[in-house]
Amino acid sequence: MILKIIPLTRLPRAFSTFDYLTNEELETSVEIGQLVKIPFRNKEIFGVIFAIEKNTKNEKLKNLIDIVNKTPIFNPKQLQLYTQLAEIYLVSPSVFLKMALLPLQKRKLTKMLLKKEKLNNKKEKPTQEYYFYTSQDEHQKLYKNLKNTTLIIVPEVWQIEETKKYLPTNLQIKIVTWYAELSNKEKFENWLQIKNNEKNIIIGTRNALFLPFNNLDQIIIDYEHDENLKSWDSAPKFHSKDIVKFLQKLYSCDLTFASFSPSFEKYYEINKGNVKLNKKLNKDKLLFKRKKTDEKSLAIVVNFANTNFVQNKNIFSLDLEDELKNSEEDIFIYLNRKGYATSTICQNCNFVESDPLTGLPLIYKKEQNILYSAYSNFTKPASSTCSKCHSVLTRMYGYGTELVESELKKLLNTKTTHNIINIDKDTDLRQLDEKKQNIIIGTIAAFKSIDWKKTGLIIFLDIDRQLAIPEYLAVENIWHNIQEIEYYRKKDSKFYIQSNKTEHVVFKSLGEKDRIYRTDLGSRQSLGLFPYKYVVKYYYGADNEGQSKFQIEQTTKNFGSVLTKISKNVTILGPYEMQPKYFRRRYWYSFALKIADKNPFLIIRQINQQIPGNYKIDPNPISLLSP
DNA sequence: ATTCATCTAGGT
DNA sequence: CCTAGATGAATT
Repeated sequence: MILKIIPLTRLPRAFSTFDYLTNEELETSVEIGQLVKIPFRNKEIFGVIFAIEKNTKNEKLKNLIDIVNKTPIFNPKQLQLYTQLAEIYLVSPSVFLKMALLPLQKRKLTKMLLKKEKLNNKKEKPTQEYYFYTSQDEHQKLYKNLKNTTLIIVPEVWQIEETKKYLPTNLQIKIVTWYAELSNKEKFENWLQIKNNEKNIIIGTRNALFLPFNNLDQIIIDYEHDENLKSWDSAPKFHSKDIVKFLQKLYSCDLTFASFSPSFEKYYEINKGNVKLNKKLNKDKLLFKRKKTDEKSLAIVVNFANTNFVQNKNIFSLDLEDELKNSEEDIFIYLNRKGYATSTICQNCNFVESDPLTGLPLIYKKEQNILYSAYSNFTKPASSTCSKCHSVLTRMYGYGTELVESELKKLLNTKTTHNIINIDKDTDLRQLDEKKQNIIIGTIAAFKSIDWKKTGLIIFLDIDRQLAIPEYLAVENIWHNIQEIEYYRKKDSKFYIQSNKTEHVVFKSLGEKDRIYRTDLGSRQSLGLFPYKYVVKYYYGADNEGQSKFQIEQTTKNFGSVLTKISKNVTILGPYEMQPKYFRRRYWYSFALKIADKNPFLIIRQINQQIPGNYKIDPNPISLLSP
């Protein structure tokens, strides 16, 4: 008999299972899903039995060393899911297995008693619900009645502790957590508790999705709008909201998506009736009530035209300077350093050239001195003067938290009672000073260290630069950023947004939230983007730019005919060069597929078989342009 | 991916 | 002649 085994070591995508033989002694107790010890490249490593075949033709194979634990760690369906996902995300199945079994302490595991899984009595149709909350009290109610075994996924580690606090006291003892920063010892302990159903409320970040659960009754994805639910920085580049669909099939569990600011995608799903909302929609299918009886006053949009524009150095408008000087409570100045140096912006009026078709900012190409669109064929010659006010155009630049800090010190030099805290993501958090007035300058990473009860003034500083990001998700992200501040800030606080584009939909929508959802979804529909079509980004990088470009053009050309065979519902976007083009010593090019099919993953698996081995994939990407 | 062996430039 | 670093092949 031949054992097909997945080794527990990170392998390149071409490798899935390896064949082994077994001696008579072990032959009787071998089972699919068991953890075993195998010889692999002069070493003894661990592996998982994926399949057992009865023919014994091949004699050149090595022998299995031992079975680590007789109780299978995975059931066949779970293993099947991992290999399916491996085909979709273009990685070896071993990568997913490693995620599921990260901290195994082998010696202990040999003696450990593992509980056998209970067979899931198939439930009636599992449900998909949306839980929309507008206050912390409402948020807490989400966690009042949890199903027996529940997996709760949050975007960032710090939200795990927050979520714990929301759970009622009788459930506290059932909680177990899972995130990358746990020590190996803790991981092993927690893993065992999950595997043996000792704790059945699992709160974790996105990697917790791949744990080998015996059964699941419910999955909650909280802060569902947040981009950190996507594994955007490392392969496999999965989105939690995609993975959860596979898990629902596997465990037939209920899905709950929750947020105070629903993603545009889920708004669409709710209106379509695919996801059931916990509240009643308004008459005309609107999610948000238009009454202006909110206790909080609306955010104030400050027009930052060239009223006090001096040498491109002034950061705050005169109005805001006054507010800053007069404020006595804590202040939060929010800016986002993420930016692209590739668009152009008018130094004087902040005008950004954009694609007439998509409305998205154009990208500046130095070599040809043109502006072009990443999403259509539109190009125009780059001019050195602004077509709106005829002043000098410059490349997009941004100020970081440092400049804001020095400007603030100049502005408030009379006061010595300030405690200015500059938080960027790498510096660890300095403590707020109880006695002084705290001024926090920071990106979204600063959110967790703000004391909202004491914060009386909030300034969203560089929204114009964010609006100039040429990604179709940029507007949605900005919107959620604003809503995040709105959600947390206290009633009598003041919230200013400084912008030169005060006519932008984002600002019009502050008092009628449905507007931005409808306009943005409208443009996505006409462009054929998510959620109307499922987008998959394929990309490729080589150390030679010409070769890289040639390669992507060839592949894209070939794909025309490949796609007609597979499905009529797939269209190609691109090829295009990525932003940044040169990254990690390679030149990156990309094309994207837009799939109009109810089950895009089936199509992706077929398409992936035609993709050259050195391509990377990013299904449901949060950025079309960056590698 | 990672390991392990072979090749190569540069120093002694 | 030796060695650090580069290159390449193979993994059951």
